[in-house]
Amino acid sequence: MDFLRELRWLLEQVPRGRVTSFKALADALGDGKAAKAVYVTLKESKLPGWHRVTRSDGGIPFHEAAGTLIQEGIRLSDSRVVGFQGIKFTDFRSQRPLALLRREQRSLASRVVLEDRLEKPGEVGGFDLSYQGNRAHAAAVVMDREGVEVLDEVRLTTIVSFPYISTYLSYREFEPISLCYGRLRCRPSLLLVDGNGILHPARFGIACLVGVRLGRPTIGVAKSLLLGRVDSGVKQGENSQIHHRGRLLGYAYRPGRGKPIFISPGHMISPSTALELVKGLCKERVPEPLRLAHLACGQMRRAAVG
DNA sequence: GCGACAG
DNA sequence: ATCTTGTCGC
Repeated sequence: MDFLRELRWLLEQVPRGRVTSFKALADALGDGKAAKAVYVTLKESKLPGWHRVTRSDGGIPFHEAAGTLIQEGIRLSDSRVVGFQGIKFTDFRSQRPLALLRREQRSLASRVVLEDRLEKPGEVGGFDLSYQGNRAHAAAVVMDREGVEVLDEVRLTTIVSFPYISTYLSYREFEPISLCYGRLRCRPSLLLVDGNGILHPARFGIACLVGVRLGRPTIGVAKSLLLGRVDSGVKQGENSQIHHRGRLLGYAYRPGRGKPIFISPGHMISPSTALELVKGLCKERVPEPLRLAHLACGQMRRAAVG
């Protein structure tokens, strides 16, 4: 989905003399959770009609918009639209593209294999990204199964067009990850991705997409909990199950004294095997291939700045 | 029924 | 994820 194009299309529908809100635009895109992404996008690229977008209470988010709004006959009082409810436009024509993406996730989720299809004990690849606006610095680090020796590494920079929206992360980060994977000299037999696998409302987080699209065993490792409930008080070095709607979706694992990480299968691996493999790779809080990929991304970004 | 929500 | 200084601790 082309996020900018969809947003441009919706903004064209707001008539002169009317306004709409970030939330209303997000709803029209198919998911109200995208309201912040709409805000960030409009803040960075002022599409035609950007000045007609307000907060949910009619507040003006961009001070520069006030003059144009008044010219269009909209009355403002204390940086808020007077009679907001009356002139608020919500009657959008839209295919609701985010709802389509959610449907796609639910459909692809049926292809996820939750049994161990791990080939020979081979290499493990970690993938991570860091950003400068819509510039994504991506890195892949391949190590041995114990996370001791680096066997291969790839770094690249690309432009991403899809914003960060919780539960749609894969539509932002899959392409850079896929590009990294394609440039590796030796293909790892197991992939680690920053984010969730089946620990996702559609049971299809980014680790699942990476696994299914690349046809490789994949595990998702997240640093904060997206959904589900964890038994409170996980002791260090130990783990506890994460259930959601009666299903075991992953584990919370506390490598040290700090916060836990959240492990879930992406593809071709069982929850328990995913947990054990990640445990074996955790020298620090995050498994080594992911930690080194994270460091590589940070270096790239700093090098691009200075 | 409503809110929360990976990077 | 990013914006950011010094500071506490192993």
